[in-house]
Amino acid sequence: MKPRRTSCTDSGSESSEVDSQSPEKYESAMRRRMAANARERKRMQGLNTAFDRLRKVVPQWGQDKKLSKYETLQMALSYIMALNRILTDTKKHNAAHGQWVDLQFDCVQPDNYQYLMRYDSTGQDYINSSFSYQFEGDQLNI
DNA sequence: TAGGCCATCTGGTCCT
DNA sequence: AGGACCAGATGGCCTA
Repeated sequence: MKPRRTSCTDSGSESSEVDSQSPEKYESAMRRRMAANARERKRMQGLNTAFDRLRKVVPQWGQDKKLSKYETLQMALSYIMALNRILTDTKKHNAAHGQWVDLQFDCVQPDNYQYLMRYDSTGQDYINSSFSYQFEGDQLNI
């Protein structure tokens, strides 16, 4: 766990307004502030847990380096859009041929996904990253 | 050493 | 009144 900041401890607010109150009110304010800080820490930990869970299901580049929160959100959005596009195009294709295609979705599993999208190293344009594939007969080629 | 990322504190706002 | 959520500020850690 990261050490607490020395200038912003759980001792709470140090405003002159609080200081001017009675010791009882001051103590009460301190307790409420400490409780609020604890709740906020817990809330942020929950948020970080959610980010970790998202990182596990999202394709990742440079496996040794963890995606930042921003990168994780961008990648998740891009991943969802790519999957959605596959589904949409598959529907169109099936309608045109009047038959169902038995798709192998292994190709869009996270382990393989890095080969499907172009990653913009600037981190600015995940959404517009290209995702190329085409149908040949009943076969989906990536 | 500068810049990126992060954890934490804090005060404000909204809701129950 | 108190909890949840949010955004700004701040300082620590890490890497190029």
